[in-house]
Amino acid sequence: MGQAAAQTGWSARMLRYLETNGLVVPRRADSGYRLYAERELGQLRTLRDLRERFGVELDELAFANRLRREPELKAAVETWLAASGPAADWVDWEQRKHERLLVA
Amino acid sequence: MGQAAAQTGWSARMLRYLETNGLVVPRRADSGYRLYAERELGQLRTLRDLRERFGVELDELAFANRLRREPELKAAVETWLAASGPAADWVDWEQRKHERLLVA
DNA sequence: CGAACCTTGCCATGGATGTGGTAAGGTTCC
DNA sequence: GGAACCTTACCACATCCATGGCAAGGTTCG
Repeated sequence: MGQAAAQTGWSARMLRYLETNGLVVPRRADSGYRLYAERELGQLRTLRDLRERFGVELDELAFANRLRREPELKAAVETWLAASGPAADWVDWEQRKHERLLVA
Repeated sequence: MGQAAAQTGWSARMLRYLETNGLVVPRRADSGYRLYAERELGQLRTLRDLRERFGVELDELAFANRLRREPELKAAVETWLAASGPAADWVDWEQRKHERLLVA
């Protein structure tokens, strides 16, 4: 039941959203009701953590996944990171993101 | 001059945008004009490539950077990826992204 | 001087994301 | 049967990103 799932800190609405994006996909009862087992509950908590503590967005997770399975991409990104400066500038980007989150 | 830089496929507008985000930061002449050296031109081409071939967005690059310098984050993400299913669902996400790009 | 660049703003847009709401309708269980 | 759940399918919204455009003003150079 989504109600027990909502006890992980997500709204029922969000659970459906996460499912449509393939992030946390629960089994279904014959009636169509979603059944969240421990596995999914764990995923939900992990995901919540990732967002709260690091401000990770869904597309960023998808990207992390790509990095693992697309060596070409990974290489290109590494090249880029190596070539770009002292990375001090990146802090700005991250800081702004964190500020946004702190407001919320 | 931005004109030579625009020959890397970016509009002058975008060059300023990239600069404000710390992605490609050219030196400045005394007059304030931007001076793109080979270094920056290379970065611009690499960046262009990343976007064309892989649809990488700027925030995703920032994220890749974070992964390298925040071990905690990296660990959390790894945990997540390991715990989430066969990753077949992620394909959807990526496919949609690719579709978007192909249209453009 | 004047043309052709450049500079920094600021406003505007299209599309995506993350959320919430609501409506119309099944399921569970007392 | 009726309350309290659940389901899908929309509509809506604020925010952000990536771009473009325009205005007002410096710089370079013939």
